Amino acid sequence: MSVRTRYAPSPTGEPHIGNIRTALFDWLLARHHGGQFILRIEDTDRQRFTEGGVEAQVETLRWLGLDWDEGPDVGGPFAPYTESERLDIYNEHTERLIQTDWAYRCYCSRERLDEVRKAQQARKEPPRYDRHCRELSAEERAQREAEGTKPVVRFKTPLTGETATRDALRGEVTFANDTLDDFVILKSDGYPTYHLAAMVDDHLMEITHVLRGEDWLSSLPRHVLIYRAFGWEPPIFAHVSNIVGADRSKLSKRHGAHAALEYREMGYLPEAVVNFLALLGWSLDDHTEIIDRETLIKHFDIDRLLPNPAAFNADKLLWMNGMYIREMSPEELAARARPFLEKALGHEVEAARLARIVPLIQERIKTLTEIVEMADFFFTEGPLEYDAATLVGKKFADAPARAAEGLERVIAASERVTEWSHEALEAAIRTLADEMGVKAGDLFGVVRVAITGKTAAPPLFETMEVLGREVTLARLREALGRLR
RNA sequence: GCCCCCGUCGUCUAGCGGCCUAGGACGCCACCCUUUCAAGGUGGAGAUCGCGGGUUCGAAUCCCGCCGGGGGCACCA
Repeated sequence: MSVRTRYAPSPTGEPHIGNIRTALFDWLLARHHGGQFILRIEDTDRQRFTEGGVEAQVETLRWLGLDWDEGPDVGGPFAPYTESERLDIYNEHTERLIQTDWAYRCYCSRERLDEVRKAQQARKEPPRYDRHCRELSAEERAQREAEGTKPVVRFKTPLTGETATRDALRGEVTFANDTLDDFVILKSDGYPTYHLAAMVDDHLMEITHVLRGEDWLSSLPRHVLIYRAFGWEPPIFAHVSNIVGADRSKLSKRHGAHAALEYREMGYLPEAVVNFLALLGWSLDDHTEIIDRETLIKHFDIDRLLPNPAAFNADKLLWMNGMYIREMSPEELAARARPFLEKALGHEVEAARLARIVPLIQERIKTLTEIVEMADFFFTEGPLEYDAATLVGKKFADAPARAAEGLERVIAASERVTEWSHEALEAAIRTLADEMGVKAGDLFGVVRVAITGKTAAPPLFETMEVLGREVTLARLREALGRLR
């Protein structure tokens, strides 16, 4: 039998990095076994539905290259894949549970429910439904119906015994049934709750492995009970831990837990994000860190998944992104970084020029956006922004006249260079430093600020070469003017 | 309050009874390379394996208890 997994988000906002890691594991498991990965939209909460929520999910999966075989957009043998379009299916299944005495209609008002809960909490009892409507007589039920009360349907949880089942990461887990209450499976608005909808869909869609967030673990017995009530064989459940913040609590906005797509905006590469996320709770062996998609697929399996929560290590992600940037061909880096540069500059950049710049900055950036601060001076017109003190630098702080002299002679030497190449420029300026009796590096520092406006920049002579004779000389003269 | 899960360097992890005086990675520090910044190379600091009991010739690895952390307890998913 083919392995079938699913990612079933509810469209309540942008998926954050933790949700996506779970989706990644589901995807990897399916791909590893040559099975199917299904996208299902769980939009059964009309209150929390947000505009664009589905698109955000789809966009994120696409960016990361997590492709699905069946879903709302591509269809499939078990369509529809959007729960709000499957209401008749849930109704039918709810009816079945009522017929078999596994469920009942409950007419309790929210007010009554609140009171019951409050009273229980005051008595320091666990808050749960008191099963008031569990054994309603036919007359009572008829009366409530006549009053026009819209009922919910609750699952009839066994009063005694325990429900034991297996979690692929944690082994046997057991829950006493009397700690469970009669949970709602169909809301009064006719929509199902997650408990019913997800189980019915997982079964109907022939899902074999459910990898989901750890927060579902305490609901596991309910889900197993539902499967048993229908007489179905449950899938393999694996509850993946949550990603936690630096304070070890569930990752949330206050940790700067970003929506997955924000990483795209920050200049992270999808392959780096995938690699990084895969290593949060899973490992290939005791030493491999950089793992490409194919290798991930080849080796991924749930037996190496860890049950304990992992903290998000932003430093490591940044390092990893840098690794991927350096391993890329310069052509590809140019293509990928280009939009970031053009957005910041506000105009298009010439491909040929960018192609000459990229090799100079490739090992100096860790995110795509960093190309902007690293290379913007290649594109600025007119005078650069820096102050005279930076230009003079520490080396010439007490002898600014020497710096000026150096600049003057660099200008003269550059004018004399016949072939505008970094080799010729370096030879000329090194000789000059010798003649002046100053350290080459000290002189280079002044030139660097003059032509880039920065103290940290790409290699000096390659930079001059790319900048060209005209711009280089103009900037050197401009700098000299500021010194005088 | 009740239920469930988790517990190896700051962080991600390897480890599945002897190979562990606990390995790798990020970060940190030092040195080398070097025109700056990076990248790269080398080395270093950093974990009494949460604590306490067992079992065993031998435990990070198995068992029990405790402590700590987290999650859940909705007509939300």
